This record gives sequence, C-alpha cells and structure tokens, in this order.
Amino acid sequence: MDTSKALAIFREHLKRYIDFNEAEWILFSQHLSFSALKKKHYFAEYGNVCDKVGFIVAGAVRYFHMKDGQDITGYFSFENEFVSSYKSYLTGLPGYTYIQALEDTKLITFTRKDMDEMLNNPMLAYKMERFGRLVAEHYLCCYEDRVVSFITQTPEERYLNLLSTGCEILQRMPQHYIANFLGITPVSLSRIRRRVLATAK
Amino acid sequence: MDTSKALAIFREHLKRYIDFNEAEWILFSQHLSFSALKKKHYFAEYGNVCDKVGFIVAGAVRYFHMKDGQDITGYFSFENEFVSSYKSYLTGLPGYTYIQALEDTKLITFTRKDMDEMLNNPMLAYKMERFGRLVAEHYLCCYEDRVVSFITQTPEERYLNLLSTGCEILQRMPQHYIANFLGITPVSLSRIRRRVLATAK
DNA sequence: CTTATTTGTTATCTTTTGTTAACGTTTTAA
DNA sequence: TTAAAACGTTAACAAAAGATAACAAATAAG
Repeated sequence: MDTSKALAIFREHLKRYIDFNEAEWILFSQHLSFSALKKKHYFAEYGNVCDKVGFIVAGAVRYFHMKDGQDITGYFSFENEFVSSYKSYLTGLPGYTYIQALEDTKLITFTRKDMDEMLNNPMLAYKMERFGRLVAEHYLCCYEDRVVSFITQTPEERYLNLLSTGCEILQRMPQHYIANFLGITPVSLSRIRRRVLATAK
Repeated sequence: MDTSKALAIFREHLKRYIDFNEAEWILFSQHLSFSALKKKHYFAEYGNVCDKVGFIVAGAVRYFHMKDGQDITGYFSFENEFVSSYKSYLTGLPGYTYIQALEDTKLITFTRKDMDEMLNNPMLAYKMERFGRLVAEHYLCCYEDRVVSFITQTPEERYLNLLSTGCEILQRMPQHYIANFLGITPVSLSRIRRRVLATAK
C-alpha cells in the first residue's frame, strides 16, 4: 500500500473524531511519519518511554507484560486502530507495557513532540485539543467497560461476551493470548470452551 | 462550607488541568451548580443517563453494580475528585453504574448541556477542549493502571499494593466494599488479610 | 440504654482455577 | 523436507476462591 492511500484511510478514520480542512490537513500531515514493524518487533518496551502514537494501516499488535518470566497479554489492536503505551506517552514516564507486532505491520505515527508542536501551533491548536479530547474520551469508555467486566463478570461470562460481540480477537488471536486477555490461564480457557460447547449442544 | 469557599477550592484544583483568567472564570462558573447529596442517596443509577459531572467538595461516593441481586463495588471517589458515570455522560446513553453517597456529600456540578454550551462558546471553547482532554487523559491513565492490575496481579498483590499506596480507601471504606474493588469476595479478603498479617510477623 | 444492623472473622464444603505434564496437531524455520 | 517450536486439549493434583452459616464486635437507631 502506498503512503497516499494510507493517508487517505487515516484521514477518513479521523473523521469520527474531527474534520480537518485542507489547510489544516496539510499542517497536520506534515507531522506524520510512515513506518513498518516486522513481525515480532516491538513498538514499545518495558522501561522505555513510549513517545509516539501509531495508527495501524495494516497488521496487528499485542500488548503484554512480563511477570515472573511469564508473558501476559493485556490487549490487542488491529487495522484502523491507534496503538500506544498511552500512559507512558501521556506522562513521558517509562512504560510497563510491551507492544509487539503479531504480523508485519504498517503504521502512521506521530511523536509526542509533534503533538506538542501542533498543540502550540495557533493554526491547529483548537482542533488538536479537541482531537485529543475525543480520542481520550473514546478510550476512557473502552477502559471503563473493561474494568466493569473484571469486577462484575466471571471469566466464562467474559468469554461469552467476547463470543457474542463477534470480535476480531477470537478470529485472529491464538487462544493463550485470549486467555490472558480474559484474565485467566490458557488451560482455564480450554475448560471454559468445553463447558460452553457442551451447554450449546 | 459556603459556596464561595467551595468555588475557590474547585478553582485551585482545576489548576492541575487549566488556569482560567478572570473573564473566563466568570463565564465558566456561571455554568456551575451547587448540590448536596444526603448519605445513601444516588448521584447516578442503573438505566438512567448520567448527564452531569460532579466535583466533590466534601464527602465520598461509591460506584457499584447490581448483579444477580448482589451489590458489587467498583470504585470510590473522595473530596477533590470528580464523580460521574463517565461513559454515560460522554455517550449520552443510559449508564450501568449506581453512584451513591457514603456520607452527606457536597458537590459542584455541571451538566453535559452546560459543557456543550461552553464548548460552543468562542470565549471558552479552546480552554474547555483542553480541560476535557487533560481530565480524560488523567482518568485514562488511572484506568490503564487498573486494567493492568487485573491482568497481571493476584488479588493478594492488589491488596498489598493498596496497602503500600496508603490509600484513603483503606481508611474510610468498609472491608466488603474494598473486597469487591479488588475483584474478590469479603471472605476472601479476610483470608488474605490473615495471611498477610501472619507473614508480616 | 437497649435493640437492630452492619461489619469482620472463621469454619466447612464445593467449585473454580492454577500448575505441571503429557500428547497430538499445526505452524514455523532451517 | 525435516526438525523445532508453538498451540490446544486433557488429566491429575494442589491451591485458591466462592457460598453459606455461625458468631463476635462495632456501629447506628430508636
């Protein structure tokens, strides 16, 4: 995919948040970079400041943490979604999250420095503030749902919920990643699947 | 506490996000209301749209969900914190969360309508967008931590973490609320406390 | 002050989950 | 193509957590 097509896709996606006019788009797009991440390579790593946000044009990434030598998956992002170790990006402090490409992944990225420049550019400031607000609010809602699901649902209910939303995660992710994502072990998920299948019959 | 003192406290708190000049503050504060919530009364309820955000001047609230007739605590907010069923406020859709005053609580509130008016007022728009962005980003970071704790930590580790942060929750909340907050039952928390005490000796 | 209610702990029993290991299958890489 | 690694399921056992009930202590209400 060439960069102009990727840019067009990105611009279209951004319309859910904000509509740039031509002059604004030119200024904005000057701050964008294109990058490719080979499978298994890292977008962010534990202990490093993640100073950028990516938009996934093609591919998929996995967020995970290391604990006692074990790799625990926390989240996934796919095409047409943003990717970042948000807290690290927002605070400028080292992050705790690894973000790894699951496939060869193409990204459009901007750095925190780029964003700050745009926020300080009178031609863009208002729209960038608004853009930032709407994106943060969107992800806030996602996180709220996720926290509520951990508080109020059993792992089995979370799995059934994932099934019913017909989410891409189930299609594209191996089961042991999904298990962590649901807050359980792969063995547990396997048991839940058996139970669910038995009930469905 | 009189309203002018409450306003001053609120203004001071807002400085962590934004600094209003006098003219802006006058416009902004015109959109604020004062309200009191008696103990056990509700700020938000399941099935209703929560169309406002509150700032707690005095008191405390508890967020909870009902499931199978059981009351499950998800969060708390105290003095100098915001309170809202954020997703409902942001989307305008009915919320799933009950928010109840644990003590007689004094609030400064603004409605979604107020916020939209401010966002559309050229005198305030830029600062309100920025304010909204920074608040949303702040809570996004909180939620990120909370999700990571559910994915990577055991209930006992979450409890120890709560202990070490010396959080107000431990001081002011009864244990069965804290248990839910940690994602476990009160009985489980009691066992964890015993284990922790035994280890500490 | 007295009575209810709420709260926290403990015990018992059951269910769920984690851990480890084994096994066959699929996928990946050399 | 072949060897190695990754993946999903299952089994067996241990550990943890849930449900329930009983009881004592603290708190609130009358």
